[in-house]
Amino acid sequence: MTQHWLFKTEPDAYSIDDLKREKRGSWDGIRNYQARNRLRDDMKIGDLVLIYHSSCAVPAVVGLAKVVSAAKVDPSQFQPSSPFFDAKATADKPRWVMLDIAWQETFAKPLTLKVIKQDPFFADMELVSRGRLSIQYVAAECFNEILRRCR
DNA sequence: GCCAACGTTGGC
DNA sequence: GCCAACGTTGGC
Repeated sequence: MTQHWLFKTEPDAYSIDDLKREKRGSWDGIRNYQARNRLRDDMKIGDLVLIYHSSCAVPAVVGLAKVVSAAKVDPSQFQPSSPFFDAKATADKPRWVMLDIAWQETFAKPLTLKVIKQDPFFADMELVSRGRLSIQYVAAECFNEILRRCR
């Protein structure tokens, strides 16, 4: 069964426009265990992913992507020059994973966090209740309603 | 830039 | 294994 997700990204670092230009990209740099476990254990090829811009002027859901690979070792954990370097990760025991997503769509009408927070329909979203988690589940009904409003 | 929320670390 | 200290996230 296809599941629905929301990935946060800071547009200054990597935006929906960057993903569109590259067509697909590896979602690396996740350094939170719960987010990692979801990437590794719960996500399946074909799952749909809302892309959300955080830490910017207008935080909002801005586009749609699709999971196109299984989880795999995130090489940035081994690179001392990377901001995502983890000295405790080894080739034998890697800690962090990434997966690939492909751009699907950039929304005509991004749905802002402000609107999401104001609407009781979205009250149970992790975006509202667990703001800091970077890989979030999205219930099918919320996902469909977001798509409907953004297009 | 502030600060609340919350995840991680490490001493005990 | 508890919990205080500390670091990070991210909205405002």
